[in-house]
Amino acid sequence: MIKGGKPGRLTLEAAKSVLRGVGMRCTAARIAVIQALEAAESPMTPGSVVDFLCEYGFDKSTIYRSLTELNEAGLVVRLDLGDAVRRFELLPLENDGAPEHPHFMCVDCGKVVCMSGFDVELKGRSRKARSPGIMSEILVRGHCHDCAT
Amino acid sequence: MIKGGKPGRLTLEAAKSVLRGVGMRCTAARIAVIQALEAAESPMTPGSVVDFLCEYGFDKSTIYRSLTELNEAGLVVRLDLGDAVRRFELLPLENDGAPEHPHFMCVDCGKVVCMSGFDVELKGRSRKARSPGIMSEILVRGHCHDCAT
DNA sequence: TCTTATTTGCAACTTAGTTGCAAATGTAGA
DNA sequence: TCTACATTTGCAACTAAGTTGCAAATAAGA
Ligand SMILES: [Mn+2]
Ligand SMILES: [Mn+2]
Ligand SMILES: [Zn+2]
Ligand SMILES: [Zn+2]
Repeated sequence: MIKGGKPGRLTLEAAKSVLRGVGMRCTAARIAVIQALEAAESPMTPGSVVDFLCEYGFDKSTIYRSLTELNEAGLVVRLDLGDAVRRFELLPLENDGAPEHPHFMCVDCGKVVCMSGFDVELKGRSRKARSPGIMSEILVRGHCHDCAT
Repeated sequence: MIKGGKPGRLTLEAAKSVLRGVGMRCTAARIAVIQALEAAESPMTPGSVVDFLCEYGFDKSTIYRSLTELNEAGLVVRLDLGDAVRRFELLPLENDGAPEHPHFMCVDCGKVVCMSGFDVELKGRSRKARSPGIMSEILVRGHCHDCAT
């Protein structure tokens, strides 16, 4: 069990059952990664997960591998928020309710905010404007309230 | 002058006058970078510019520096399209008309499309949903028509 | 042409992320 | 509970993108 960050509502047993649910072995590293992501306020960069968990003796390569595997298993989304750094976010576990949502990233301070309350609509300016594909993820960049002059 | 890519409507003299217009010296490297970006169908990664121009004897560090300088001078936008790779796009030169536009990136093939014809609207689901800041750039990710099953 | 500040090429460096492999460990079955 | 085996881990070495310091080259103005 690991300290720091948000209270951390995810018990050890809950983490284990989530892993078993997708047919993955319950290892200390994976549990630690899940708990770290869960305790975080916003999506974490691999670097921040590594920095955090290396303190506890986990190896960098193990953490990268865990993040990738958890992502492949569908437990974690990998966000590409556009500062040339990936971020990982734990998906809602029990309740499938929380919908996909856009993310906002401040170009000044780098803060990432989940825009859970928003839908995005693309409107063609002309009649014949045709969407280039099926959209699945939206990122909004800009200046957060703190950084706006 | 450099071959390959799109026809390339930007003459040598035009490139030079653009550089002078922002008070930058006209060097072979900068002209080559501008022409490469101009000839490209869609925003280029630094890597692709480097690969392309190194063939002509330019040094990697020079190209990175040129891209950064052209960006700082406001001639080139640096897009963070979310595959942990930056991309550079030449801004419309004479006519200031072409508006900022969203970009679409296919998560399968990596293709980037400029969604010049689109506006994006964020709609709060609830009354009290408040935007986290002032949005300035939009990225849509998804599956392009070619890659959609 | 001359002068000087700017820019370039080079090579060395940094840093994030990846990989191969032997040792450690989780899990299913006896 | 113990065993056997496939999976996972730590380590160290590696890769690749991007950066940096510096002496040589060069653009631009006088
Ligand atoms: Mn989110
Ligand atoms: Mn564009
Ligand atoms: Zn901010
Ligand atoms: Zn595609």
